[in-house]
Amino acid sequence: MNSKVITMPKHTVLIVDDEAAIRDMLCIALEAADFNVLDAENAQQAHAAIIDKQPDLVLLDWMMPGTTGLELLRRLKRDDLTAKIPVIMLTAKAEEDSKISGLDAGADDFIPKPFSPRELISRVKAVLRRVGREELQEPISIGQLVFDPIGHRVSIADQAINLGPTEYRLLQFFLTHQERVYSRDQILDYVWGGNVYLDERTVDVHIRRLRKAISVAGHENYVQTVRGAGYRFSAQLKNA
Amino acid sequence: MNSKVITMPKHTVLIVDDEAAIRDMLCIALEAADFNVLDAENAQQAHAAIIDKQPDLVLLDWMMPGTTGLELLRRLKRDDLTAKIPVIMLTAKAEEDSKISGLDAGADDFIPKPFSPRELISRVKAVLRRVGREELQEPISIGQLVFDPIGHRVSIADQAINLGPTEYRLLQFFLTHQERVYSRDQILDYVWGGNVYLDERTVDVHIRRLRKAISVAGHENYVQTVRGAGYRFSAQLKNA
DNA sequence: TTAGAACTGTCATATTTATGTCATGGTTAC
DNA sequence: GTAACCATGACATAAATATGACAGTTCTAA
Repeated sequence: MNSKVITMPKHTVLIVDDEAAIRDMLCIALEAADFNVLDAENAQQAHAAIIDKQPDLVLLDWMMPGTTGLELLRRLKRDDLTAKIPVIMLTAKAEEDSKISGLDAGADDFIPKPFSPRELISRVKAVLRRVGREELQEPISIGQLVFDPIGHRVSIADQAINLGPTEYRLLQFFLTHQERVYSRDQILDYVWGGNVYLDERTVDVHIRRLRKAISVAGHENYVQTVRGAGYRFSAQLKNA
Repeated sequence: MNSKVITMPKHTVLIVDDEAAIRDMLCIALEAADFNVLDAENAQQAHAAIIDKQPDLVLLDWMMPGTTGLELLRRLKRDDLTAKIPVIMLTAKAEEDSKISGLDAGADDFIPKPFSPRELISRVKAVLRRVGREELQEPISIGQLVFDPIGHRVSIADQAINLGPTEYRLLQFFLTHQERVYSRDQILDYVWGGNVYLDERTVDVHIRRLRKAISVAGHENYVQTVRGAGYRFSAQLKNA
């Protein structure tokens, strides 16, 4: 149905609005622009979906019954797990107030209703470009290992390394969080996404798979077991 | 079902709600997420449990017969001993009033009923992460010894030191409680945790293991035997 | 569509490491 | 000198982690 885009996986956008009509409209517009779309009609659903699915961007209505958009935004920005997900606020009135407090609380952009789908899409893309440029995509290397997020490939000493999707994410997580111990539980949260219900031992197995895959020229030694605490990725090789 | 993790103790959550059905529901959800769970059906019980068991987090129903949740919250926040325990308020109605006064009185989050267990768990985890981050431990150093809680590593003069989990905790305890004698009994309480029934001599053995591990450049001399009383960790090396 | 390959999560089992107790020997205080 | 106290090495057991295999799924390529 869709053409496959291997090098540029689709972005996932979560729409949060209490009005079904607006959700549908946004949904259609975004899907036409080749995004994956999720939606939620209140802050609870939204939060669950964010934790669970880790969308690349959230479109958040300012005014909602119950927990308002602003509160949800604050909550997202307080928590490490979700703080980096960009949020675009939608508001019915172009109040300076809300704009200021919204940007203040960490919104990445601010779109006053009414807006055209065209404008929306271009702002979404702009934000994604910006954050994409900022955090992503510099290749990371350690030892002879090179991790290239853009090409989605990993190599050691110029030899391509084959990793499963989970091992890839695990390695990415480790590379961006070095010199620090994480419990199996935390690793499940960060790498698998929020609310998976998995056996902690599963982490061991994937650690082993990762080690096996990168065990070229001793690179598996970067992935260190910390008995009783979890795992650590460290450039300082463990002592003899 | 799950293996016990001694060095990474499970978090304990206290549920305070007058409805048994809700307590049970929460209980099951939290236990499935690998928390220790306590419960109380009124403010008195809750307060006693908090003092007694020192839970890591309290889930507090807003509306309860007798002392309301808000009052209990205020009491907790007034008392130094309990002020730092995070509290999540549960409320049946998404009243702005209660939300405001709840956050105002020091609640860490606010969950309107009805909520999904999934949502609840993720919020509990988020709050625990947040407070955990705040009391983040800076590396501690003494002499040439560096104790890094984040990386869970110990080194002396840049040489990594290998410690077993118990020795690690013992050292951590000493570093945060220097210049003071502790009896074997106290050390068992603090390092092993409340209800272990172990021979006091066990402490001797672990003291020895710790000394052995850090006996580089004389660092074992920080761990001092106080005959008839216990042990002390002191930066002032004992005199000859 | 279907056969085959790749990926996941869970087990059972092996391996490694840590723990608590004991027996023995050394120290200290009186 | 001796009784209490502490240090130390050894050891059986327990606990945590590593590993290989497997079955259910999902993906891929005809």
